[in-house]
Amino acid sequence: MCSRIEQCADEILDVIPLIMRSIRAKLRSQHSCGLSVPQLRALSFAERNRDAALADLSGHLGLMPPAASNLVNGLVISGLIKRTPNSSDRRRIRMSLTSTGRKELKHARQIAQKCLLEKLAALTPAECEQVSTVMQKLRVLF
Amino acid sequence: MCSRIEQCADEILDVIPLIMRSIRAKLRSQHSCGLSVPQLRALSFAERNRDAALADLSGHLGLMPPAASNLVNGLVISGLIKRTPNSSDRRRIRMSLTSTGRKELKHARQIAQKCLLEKLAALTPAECEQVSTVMQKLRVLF
DNA sequence: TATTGTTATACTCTATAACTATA
DNA sequence: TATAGTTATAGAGTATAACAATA
Repeated sequence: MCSRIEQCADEILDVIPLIMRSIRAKLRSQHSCGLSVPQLRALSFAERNRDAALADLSGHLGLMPPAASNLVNGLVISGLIKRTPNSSDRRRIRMSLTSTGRKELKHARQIAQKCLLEKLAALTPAECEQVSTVMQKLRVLF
Repeated sequence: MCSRIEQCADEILDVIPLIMRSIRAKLRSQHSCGLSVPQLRALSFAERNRDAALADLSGHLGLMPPAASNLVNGLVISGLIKRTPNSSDRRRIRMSLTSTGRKELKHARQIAQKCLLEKLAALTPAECEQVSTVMQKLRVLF
């Protein structure tokens, strides 16, 4: 019997969707920014990984290729991402942010951050540090 | 300048979707269990709150009433929830789990928990405790 | 033939707006 | 008139399966 770890699992199952919802709602409520969480993450990835291929994004986001393709397609249509064939292997694509994309990404990040900061402001610096530590550990696990 | 708290926000924005995806994928991959995360949460809520009204669920999940209504409707169609009008105020509904619903809930919970346990197994008891503490704090904030 | 990505199809999740039934 | 819930509509997120283009 290992109740601590099971309790921990239950708590994660309870709390994670709550936080997701909060972030999503905030992104949507700011009408100047129409980005969803996956879109925000895709832009973030494209910014950090110059001329990334679709498979890279797909792997990073944990999506099946068609889902990633749709996601990118939406961003291309919105003018936030440029998608060009890779000249050395024309099966691959290369994604890069447009200048609008960069602006929108920055804006969306600020909104998401603001939402989180409002909540986290209630924490003491030590608690905040603890949250940070835990997030880093969880990132490694997932 | 408050970089610790901002870093913390960034980490949350990065890690929370990862965990969500992991749970979702696990629930979907087990073909014996067709529940989504919101469905699992709705069943959980209905189990804990006998004869709950739609507005209660809606509030708990942070959904608009139509979204909650659809969610419940799907569960009723799947035979997991019973939805009856409240006799004292016929505008309200009363939701309760069917016996199938109880079984499915238990099963889905086990699957989700198993997914998390596999990951959390890499943590020491102290780390696990720390994760637990942080989740409890975040639950209060969100 | 194997790989990269897209299209086709089908769900669920979620919102807003308009509606129905009851109080 | 106000409240509880549903229906209508729409768009995003996600999957699997089938396909096209390139290597």
